[in-house]
Amino acid sequence: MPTHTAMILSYTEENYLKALLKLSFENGTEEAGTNELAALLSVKPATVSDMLKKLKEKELVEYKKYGKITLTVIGKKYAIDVLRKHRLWETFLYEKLDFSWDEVHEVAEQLEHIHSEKLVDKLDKFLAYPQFDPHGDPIPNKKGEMKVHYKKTLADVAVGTSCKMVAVKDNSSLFLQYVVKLGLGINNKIHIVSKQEYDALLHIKVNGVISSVSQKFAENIFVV
Amino acid sequence: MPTHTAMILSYTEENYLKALLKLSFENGTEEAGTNELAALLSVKPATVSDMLKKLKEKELVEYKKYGKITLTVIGKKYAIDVLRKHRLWETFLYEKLDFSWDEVHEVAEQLEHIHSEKLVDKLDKFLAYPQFDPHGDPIPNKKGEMKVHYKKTLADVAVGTSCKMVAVKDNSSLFLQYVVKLGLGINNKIHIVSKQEYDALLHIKVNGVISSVSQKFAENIFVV
DNA sequence: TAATAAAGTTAGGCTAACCTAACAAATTAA
DNA sequence: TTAATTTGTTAGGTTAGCCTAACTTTATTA
Repeated sequence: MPTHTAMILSYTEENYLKALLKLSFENGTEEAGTNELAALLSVKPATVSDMLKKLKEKELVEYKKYGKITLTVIGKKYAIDVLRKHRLWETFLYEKLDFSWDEVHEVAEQLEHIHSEKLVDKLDKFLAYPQFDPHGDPIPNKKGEMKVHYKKTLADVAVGTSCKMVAVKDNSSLFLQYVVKLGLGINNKIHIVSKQEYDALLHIKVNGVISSVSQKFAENIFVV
Repeated sequence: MPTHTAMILSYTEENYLKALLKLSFENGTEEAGTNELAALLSVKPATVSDMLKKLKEKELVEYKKYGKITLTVIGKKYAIDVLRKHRLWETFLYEKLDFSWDEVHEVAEQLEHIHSEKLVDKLDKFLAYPQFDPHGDPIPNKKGEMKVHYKKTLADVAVGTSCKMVAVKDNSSLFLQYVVKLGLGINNKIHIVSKQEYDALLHIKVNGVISSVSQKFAENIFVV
């Protein structure tokens, strides 16, 4: 059935693959479940079951009934391509069109589905082959290769030491606006002043200013 | 039913409105018929009948059974907005990404459906508020205003006189590549050397080179 | 003006992507 | 190790946008 000589996937199919890729990053393992996929895509599990049959037909995912879902090599290729487009567009919006950090994601969600290899290549060139998007996430190159994902978050840093913010995990507008409000940004140095035993509330110092942030917040800031 | 405080139209609905606007330009009148609309959209007349009911519900078009179709003021506003986006994206692709003249249309057909007012505004600014796209067609401004459409084509020019090419009517790749091959482009001077009585074949001189073009071709070159 | 042709509509069907409700399998806890 | 909970599937239904086939209205032309 699948010709493999470049099928054109629907908007929806691309989103399923992208979501699976995201889950495989987050879970560490290459696997994902129906429910978490449904939650991420804001659809019902039954809908996911339907779609998985189709994606399996097309040899984009692999799974057996009641088992875990994994992307096939082909499926992953398509997913990475969408991710590449998403991050290139984010970079374009941020660097060329003067969008703010927290505005780019939503629009890139639409732009990532434009089908034109030439467009992606030319955009990549226009942006001078960027390796990271405005959120600090790596941009896959044409071959699908990219720098490794960060794992250490602000919540993992020891009290009294410092670290450098390199990316964010949560791309929601709400979160990003909060980040900005705290005076934080990519490559900023963060010093952990103290940590509350009870609820892991952190006191951090950024550019000389001390703020308090919750554990939840800290888990969404990648650092080195 | 229609809230009028900015409904979000589907990809398909936008294409119907855009097609109606195009037909109203081409026909001179503000009217269009079911069949020509179907032909332009590559769907069957029955499909158009269905969709027209929906667009009428939403107060985007006006028509009565077996009557002519016209855009409402609101419908036209949406159509012009799509046209604006289409031509801005074409300009972007041509000027910033180095696409060739005949490649921009197809990709812009996709990009024109991205929903983000901010994106359009920023793109417009980035391109320095262009008034014409790479094909010589006027780009509506934010208010929907644009320079008048050209009406005179190369086929209307008298033998022995000259004219200046200002735009093309056909945006197909095939046509545009042919235009390029003839050494023609926007703002080029064309001299009509002679015209065959029998089939209206034209002999034209462009940059000192004489070529023969059919009537069909001549009708797709706008001139002043 | 009556016959034919063209244009447009309706009815009934299809597919993709969603849904709810009912069920089955797998996991966790008692 | 059985019971309860979570997770996943199936069955049947909806809507948007398309189709074909049959029909009706309007326009053309003999």
